Amino acid sequence: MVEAIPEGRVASYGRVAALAGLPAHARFVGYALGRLPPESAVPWHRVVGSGGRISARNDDHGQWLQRRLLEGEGIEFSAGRIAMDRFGWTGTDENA
DNA sequence: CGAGTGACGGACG
DNA sequence: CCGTCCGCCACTC
Repeated sequence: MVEAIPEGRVASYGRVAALAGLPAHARFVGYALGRLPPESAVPWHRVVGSGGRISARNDDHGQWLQRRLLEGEGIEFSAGRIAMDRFGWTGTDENA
């Protein structure tokens, strides 16, 4: 599901979970991403928390890395968060 | 099988 | 707007 997120777009954990058919498994998504091996091709950095906020994880620098990766795709941050109305990917919005 | 945990999310204070 | 709590549910120990 995460791999389906277009470049330059982001989706919330809850959104990914819902698209995967697991409405109440936002946490499960985070858990799954946390288990992803470093060499995984999954664009985990395109998955953010609600409101476009980057969720804290075990590695503090990882958040910075994620932000850097997202900005590299043209995603803009405002007040430490992503403008979901512009970069948010609903899964139904196909105009990538 | 029971208890603890988590890259969440929404409700509350 | 910010910090905290509770609910969620699968996974691990």
